[in-house]
Amino acid sequence: MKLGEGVEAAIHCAATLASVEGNSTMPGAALAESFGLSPSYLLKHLNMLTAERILESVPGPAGGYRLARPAERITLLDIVLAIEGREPAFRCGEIRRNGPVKLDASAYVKLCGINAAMLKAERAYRAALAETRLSDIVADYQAEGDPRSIAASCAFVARHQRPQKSASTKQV
Amino acid sequence: MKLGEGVEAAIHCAATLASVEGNSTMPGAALAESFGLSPSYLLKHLNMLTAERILESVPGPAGGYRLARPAERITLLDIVLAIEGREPAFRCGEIRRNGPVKLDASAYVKLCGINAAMLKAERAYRAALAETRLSDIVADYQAEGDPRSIAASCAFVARHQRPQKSASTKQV
DNA sequence: CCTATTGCAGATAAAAACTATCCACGATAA
DNA sequence: TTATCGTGGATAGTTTTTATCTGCAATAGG
Ligand code: FES
Ligand code: FES
Repeated sequence: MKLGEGVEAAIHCAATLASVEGNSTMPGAALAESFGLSPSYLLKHLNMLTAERILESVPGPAGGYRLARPAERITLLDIVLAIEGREPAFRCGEIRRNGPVKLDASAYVKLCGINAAMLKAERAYRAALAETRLSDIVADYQAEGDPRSIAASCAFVARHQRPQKSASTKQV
Repeated sequence: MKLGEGVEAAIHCAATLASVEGNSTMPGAALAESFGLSPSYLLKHLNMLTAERILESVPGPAGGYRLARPAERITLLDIVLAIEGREPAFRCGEIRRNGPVKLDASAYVKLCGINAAMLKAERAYRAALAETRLSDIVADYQAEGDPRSIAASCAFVARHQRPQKSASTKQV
């Protein structure tokens, strides 16, 4: 059981984007630099977030990424599922049917108890992720993070965020 | 996030072994046949269970595997950790330190909030697995499984289990 | 219109993990 | 003594993950 390291990158990027003002954007290259990641590869992950309507992208110079909705309505589960896919970690191969004794398919209508138990555990996992919002992560960091780190983050965001002229003129 | 398919095999095998009587054993080849699995590869997984003291192995003819302790004291978490390893699924690479702004190590004494949230979710996952015992799986199967399937399983166990002469003469 | 910047899609490939097989060995029941 | 079984290591095929590169479309600014 392993999560790709793209998950860590995606959540950190989303948290960073939560700090940009209004409808401004931040280029993917800046996000990659912010965490010392490979720009080319990070774009793959940002793209998955865009495909799942967690981020929005703006092309052209002065373009980049921003959150598609307020950080209060983005959970860690949203991000993890966008990156890792929606399929459960435990995938039942129905090996109970593969034995030497061949039974009719009607003997397997009920879900295998092992499968059920594993899926139940996974529901607990997802529930825990679903109750943590991106805004909680950011608020916690602002409240308890190291002051030097916070200052550096704010400076980085201020330096790389780019205001958009068109669009909805979201309130700050 | 994905679990190896060995987990499904390992739990099914453990559940089968929970049905052998007393201190009898069942050969790995029989377990592999019981689920249509590759014998060579299944042995690798059974070995991991043995290494974690979940199974016991008996060499020689009439040898095989049996549970190392009663099914009431084996949880799904025990088996999953034995197969997948004890490390958490989310492994923080401390990418927060890799940005262009270099800060002293003292700025990172506090656990990253993202890491904390992911680990909390994983604790929920493990807790759910820990509260399901192997005996629960077996009892549920005996109570609600398809009668034909149960009969086939019992016949298979009866045909392949092998009584041991020495050892503790556990009560049935 | 022209150019520079940015996101996007696809091909490609290196690296790691997972799956699977085989064989030589030691243990042991019969 | 022999046949059966688990153990450990070596090996290899397959899949997944990670990473890079290229060409293309969109667009702000001049
Ligand atoms: S057959 Fe897949 S978990 Fe039982
Ligand atoms: S640095 Fe690893 S989760 Fe934040």
